[in-house]
Amino acid sequence: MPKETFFNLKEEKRLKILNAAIDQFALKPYEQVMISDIIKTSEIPRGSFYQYFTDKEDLYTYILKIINEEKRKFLNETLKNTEKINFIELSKILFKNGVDFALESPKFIHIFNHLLTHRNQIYEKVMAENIIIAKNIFIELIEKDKLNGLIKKDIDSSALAELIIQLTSTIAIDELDIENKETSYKKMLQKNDNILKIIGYGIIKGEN
Amino acid sequence: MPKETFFNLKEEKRLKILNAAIDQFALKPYEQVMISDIIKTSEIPRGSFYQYFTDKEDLYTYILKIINEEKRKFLNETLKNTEKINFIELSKILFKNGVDFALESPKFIHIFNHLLTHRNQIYEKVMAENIIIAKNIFIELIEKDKLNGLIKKDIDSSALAELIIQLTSTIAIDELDIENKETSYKKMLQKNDNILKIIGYGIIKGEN
DNA sequence: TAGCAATATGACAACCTTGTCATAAGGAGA
DNA sequence: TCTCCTTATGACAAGGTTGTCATATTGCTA
Repeated sequence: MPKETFFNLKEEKRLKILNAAIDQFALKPYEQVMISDIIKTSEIPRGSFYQYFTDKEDLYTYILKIINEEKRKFLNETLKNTEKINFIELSKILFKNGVDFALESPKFIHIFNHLLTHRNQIYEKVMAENIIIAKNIFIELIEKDKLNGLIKKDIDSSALAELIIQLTSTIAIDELDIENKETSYKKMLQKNDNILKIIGYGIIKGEN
Repeated sequence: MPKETFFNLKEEKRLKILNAAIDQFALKPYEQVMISDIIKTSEIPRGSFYQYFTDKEDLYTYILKIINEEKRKFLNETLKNTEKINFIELSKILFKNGVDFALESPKFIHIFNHLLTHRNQIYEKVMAENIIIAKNIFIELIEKDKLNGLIKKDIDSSALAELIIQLTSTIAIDELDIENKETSYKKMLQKNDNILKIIGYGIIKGEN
């Protein structure tokens, strides 16, 4: 967590630093971001940086925390009136939610994407736990759907949960293209539909 | 490509250097491997390294090339007597082949894994092209299977191809555990089966 | 306005890695 | 043995980053 000094700063200055950092982390993976770049863009002297943060990791994990909160808020908004949701519906919603979030906060998605594609100790610390939690929630839903006759009983719940987690976290990213929001958005949703159809009904003809 | 000097070396020395490098690249992602580590382990002076290779990238891409060749050899062996293969069969074979290769050459798989999880310019150079080629081969097979009535016509060939590529390149790795080859092997194959079943027949009950 | 605490500042030491270069050593043929 | 070409060697310059620290500045309170 940043030091108190950072939170005592005037909002304008605080946001300037934060935005400079977000820009950098969206541009390059963690290891490649230099503190020097951040202090240059945010126009603070080197000494001040260490007055606000312990080190680069301190700042980075703080930003990840912000992103996580934003994402959760966003998801809660989407899930507001959907109680008793089943797994397949949830998957659809998660995919779409991911796409919407990506378009609303592209920088956050870039940061997240760098974390996924340049895994480091921080990835392990921050993500590993989240993924286990998500997996367990998914498995529970899958099991419930099996009991309700929605999902085939012989499907491996754990494998399915992992599959969806992997796909929801990567699919959107590949097609993300801020220059062409419209097209990009349609493409991503299309891709999601295609994949969910495969997982839902399989690809082999004439059997079930 | 390494310089001629490197290939003029006595095999013993050449392999010692190569193995030291493979060990390092299996241990850490590209950026974190230091030339200093490699020359220390292989007991050559710093100057010699630059007598053999232009730089770290030169050595690294050479090793990737070797891995690629080994993998291709391995796959060819597997595919020897399987002409007229269909997409679903091919997927199964690719999954299993990946698992077998992982167990036979774990260091290579670690290197490959680092490339996947710490993408850099080299990833783009080396992988991007390969993936496009693979995708096109897959799409062709899928289309053929559609004509032969094996795969549903309304499946998006491109999405399916990407899905399989993504899964074949990541699945095996997670479970790879050299300490417990037996268990690890079974687990990986089991996971492959589970995923292929999902993709083949879908998860939704009572529909097709 | 004096005094105190919080902030700001940037030069700098410490550290690390890369790639080079002048020089030494080896070895094959004349 | 002399010569030429190849290979070996490691000190070192150059370049870059991090975190610190002594000093200055600010702003609030009495």
